[in-house]
Amino acid sequence: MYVTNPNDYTIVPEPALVAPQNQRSKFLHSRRILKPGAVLFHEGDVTLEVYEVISGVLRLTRVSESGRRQVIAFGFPGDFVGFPKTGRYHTECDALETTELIGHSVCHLEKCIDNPVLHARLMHAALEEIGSMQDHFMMLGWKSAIEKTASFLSVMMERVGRYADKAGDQIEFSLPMSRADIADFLGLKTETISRAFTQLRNAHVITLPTAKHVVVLKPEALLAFAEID
Amino acid sequence: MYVTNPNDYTIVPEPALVAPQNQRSKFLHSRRILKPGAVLFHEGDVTLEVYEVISGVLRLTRVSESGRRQVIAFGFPGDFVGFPKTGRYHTECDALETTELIGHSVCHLEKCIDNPVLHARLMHAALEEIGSMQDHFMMLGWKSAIEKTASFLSVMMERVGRYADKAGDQIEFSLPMSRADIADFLGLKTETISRAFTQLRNAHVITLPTAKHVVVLKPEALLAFAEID
DNA sequence: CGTAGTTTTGAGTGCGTTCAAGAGATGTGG
DNA sequence: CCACATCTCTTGAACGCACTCAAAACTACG
Repeated sequence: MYVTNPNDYTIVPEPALVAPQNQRSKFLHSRRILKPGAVLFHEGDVTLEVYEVISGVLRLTRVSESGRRQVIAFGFPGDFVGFPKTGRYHTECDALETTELIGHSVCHLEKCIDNPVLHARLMHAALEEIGSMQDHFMMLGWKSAIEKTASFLSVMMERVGRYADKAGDQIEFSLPMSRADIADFLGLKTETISRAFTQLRNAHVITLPTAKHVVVLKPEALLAFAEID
Repeated sequence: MYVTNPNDYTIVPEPALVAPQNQRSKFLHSRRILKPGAVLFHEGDVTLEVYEVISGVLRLTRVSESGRRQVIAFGFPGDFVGFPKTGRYHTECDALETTELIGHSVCHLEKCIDNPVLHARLMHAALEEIGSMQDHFMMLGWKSAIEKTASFLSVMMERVGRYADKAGDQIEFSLPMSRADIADFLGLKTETISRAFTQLRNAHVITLPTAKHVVVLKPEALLAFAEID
C-alpha cells in the first residue's frame, strides 16, 4: 500500500529565469521528482498547478463510495495532468515509478497575457484530452476483453515501444502498471487481463519475458486483435 | 434515416453589434436553428465554430469501421459542443429535435485578446467537459445495466426534469432520444434498456405514460438504483 | 528461507447479448 | 379517415463472455 509522506516528492529549487530561448522558463514554475507510490494530489484538493510529465508514469484514479475503482488515465512523458473542475482536482494522482514533472500555475489556464505560449499549450492539451477520452469511450463501451487488452498494448507499443531487433519487426516495452491497474483502466478484472495476455501469447502475437516486460512479435497481428478503427 | 440538406439549418442574419451589455454579442457569432435530424457537423470536418446550445437537444456520435456506434454525449441547453482535436471535429453531431444554437468562431479558443470573457467561458466549458467525461468512465466501466439506466434517468431528471405535482415529490420529463441512442450511450443494447425500464416500472420507481415520457414517482429510489457515488 | 503480494490457471455461475416474435406507434396514400 | 407499411419498443428463450470463487505458480523482499 502506498503511503504519502513529505519525502515522497522533491521540489527542485530552480530560478525562475533561465535561458530565454526556453519559453516555459520565462515565468514561474516548479520542477518536481516523485518517488514511486508518491501521491501528487488527491481528489477534491484545490488545484494550484497543472502538471506536465517529463519522465516516468503517473496514474489517475477515482474510487466510488462503494469501493469500485476506475483508472481514468496514465500520464506518460508529454502528457498534462490535473485539469481542474470547478477549481479542484477530480481524481487521485500518484506515481507508478520515479517521475519528473513540471508544475505550471493554474493562472496560466485562465490568463494568457503573462505567457501566451504556455496558455496555448495548456488549451491544446485540454482539447487533446477531450479527444482521447472520447476514443476511450469506444473502448469501454463496445470492445471485448481481448480487444480492450490488445488496444491497450497497441497504445503502449506506440507510446513507449522500442525496437527489439535490428530488422525492426519486433517491439518491446515495459509495463509500469499492475494487472489490476490495467483491469481498472479497461473495465475488466485482473483474471480477465491475465487470460487475454495468455491468449495473445498462445497466438504468438506477444511474449512475456517477465510479467511486466512485453515483446510484440507481430505488431500488425496485435492491431488486428485490437480492432483498431 | 436522417438526410442532410441545405434547408436543415437556418443562419439567422444577425448584426454583429447588439446591446453592449451582452458580452457575447460584442463580437461576430452566428445564431442557428436546426431542424430535427439535421446534421450540424461530421466527424473529420474542419472546425470553424464551437457551438453553444440554447434550446433543443444535440446528439454526438462516433461510428467505428466495424459499424459499432457510440453516443459520446447529448448536448442540452447550456452545453458547448464541437471542441476540436487537431483542428477537426472528432464526432458527428445532429439534432434530435428543433435546436437553437450559437456558433462561436474557434479563434476565441486560441486568442483571448478579442473577447476575454468568451474565451474564459470556452475554457471553463472544456474543463467541465473533461470532468463530466471522467464521471462517465465510472459508468461505462463498472455499473450494471440497471445502474447505468437509473444513472442516465437521474441525470435527465436533474437537467430537464419538471415537478409533476404541487407537492413536488414527482418529477417528469420527456426523452428526446430513442432507446437505441440511450443504449449506445451506456454501452448496452436496446433490449437491455427496455428491460431496465420495465424493472424500474415494476418497482414503482417510474411510470411511462408514453415510451418517451417519464414520470419519476420516487426520485430517491431512482438515485438508489443508480448507486450514485 | 519464509512470508506477502502478484500473476496465472481452473471450474462454475450469472448477466447482458443474441435471436426471434409480437405489440405499439408513426406516417403515407387511397 | 382508415388500411397498410415501417419503425420503435417490449417480451421471451437460449447462449456466451466475463465474473466469481478457489487454488497454485511465480516474484519480491525481509
